[in-house]
Amino acid sequence: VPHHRGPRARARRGEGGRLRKDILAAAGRLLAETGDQDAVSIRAIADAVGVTPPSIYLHFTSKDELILAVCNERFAEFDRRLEEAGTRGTDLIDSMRRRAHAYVQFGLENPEHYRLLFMTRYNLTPGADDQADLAFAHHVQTVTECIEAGLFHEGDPTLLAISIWSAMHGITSLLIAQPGFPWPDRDRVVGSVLDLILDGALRPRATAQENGIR
Amino acid sequence: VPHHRGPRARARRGEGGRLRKDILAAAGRLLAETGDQDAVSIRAIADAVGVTPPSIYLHFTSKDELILAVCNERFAEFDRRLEEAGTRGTDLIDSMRRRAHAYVQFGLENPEHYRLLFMTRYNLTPGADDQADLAFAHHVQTVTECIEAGLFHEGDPTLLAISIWSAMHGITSLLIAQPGFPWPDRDRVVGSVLDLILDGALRPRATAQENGIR
DNA sequence: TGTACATCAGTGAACGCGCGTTCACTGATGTAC
DNA sequence: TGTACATCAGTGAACGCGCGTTCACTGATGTAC
Repeated sequence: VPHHRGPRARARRGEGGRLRKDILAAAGRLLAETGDQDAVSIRAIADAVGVTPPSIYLHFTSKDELILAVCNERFAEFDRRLEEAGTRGTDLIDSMRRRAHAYVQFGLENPEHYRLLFMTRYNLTPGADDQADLAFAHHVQTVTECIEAGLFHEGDPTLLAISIWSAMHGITSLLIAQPGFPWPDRDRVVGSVLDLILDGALRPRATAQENGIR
Repeated sequence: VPHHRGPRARARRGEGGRLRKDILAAAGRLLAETGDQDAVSIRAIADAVGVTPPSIYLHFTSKDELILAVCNERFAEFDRRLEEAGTRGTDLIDSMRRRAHAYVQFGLENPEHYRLLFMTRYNLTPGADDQADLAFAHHVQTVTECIEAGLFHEGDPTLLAISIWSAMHGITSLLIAQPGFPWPDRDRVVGSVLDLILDGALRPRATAQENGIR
């Protein structure tokens, strides 16, 4: 991994915190490029920032703490994207759909970040990541609104939120983890999963559909 | 990692293949205990079998080949379990449900094997794992039967199979990867996902359900 | 304005470790005559 | 039955590597007087 900026200029007195931000950015970028946390070393991060490895320890007490900080940052970005997609919806169901598509899109655009956030057990301690909790709370909120508006079946909003999450996570993570699988067109696959799950969640239409079992 | 059998008795002439089986078994066991492939070393496997590291190379050309062989074995077991569960079903839908439950159960009982098979990109080359392909073919077959019997909506069986797979994989992998999440009761969660996805897949009942949108 | 000193961001070298893999070898097992 | 020899399962020591982390240090920046 080459130096990207050459040896770095020393920070002025009191500006030590600037390096912290640069370390986070470099760690995030390297994670995106080269896979999981084990594949990204303290040394590579230091090198990318243009600093020696021990300098990292002036800002983070351990590699684990650094990785957790990166996750927090990425979860904030993840949440921001979904919220933004949701506000563009024309009604509740449309918002739900847009959030779901934004979810999958985030995963496919940032597969290694997605892998880190959702496919490894980096956060072994509950509540270690505030941003993750916030993102889930927003999802439950969206589902709750759909139920309260009578669009989704009655039922435990948390359970329904988890079920929708499962389906979206399922297709996203399979597309990421099984690149060798003979996938049909990605958009069709994602659309199919979303339709299936929403068909299950939506209340039956007022207009009765008559379909006998053959 | 302690020797489990002490130094091993040398195989007789022509019985060299016995060690191969023992290596596979030990590798499978260690993977189940301690996580992903990177966490299990050639040295640990050799030690568990009671042999020195170079001996491994008498039977596998590299660590990757060894891991792939373990995956193949585990996929065969996975498929066997689902097929077995399916045959116990009283009708097509019941078989589908039983297969789905067996799927989740396999994952939760063998989280590290599941992680290896479905959550890492060990199999970068398409068609590298015959057993995996077979298991998927069986799944598509089950879905196809449900469609042909008029129980599921018409549609591309492969797409529907992938969608159902996504939901089952979603909940299984989230339960494995996010142990710190405040999950409700596992059976309720799994049941909820399965109900949702099957509600989406099943044809509407002949008896029309009248439900206005509030 | 000048100088002694405290601060602190960052360095350089080293620590001990475990890894996958290679290579020349050993020594028990079986075979040919 | 005895002996020289081929076979081959497995060994012991070493290779070069990259890792996270520690520790005594340097030297530019700012401050007190």
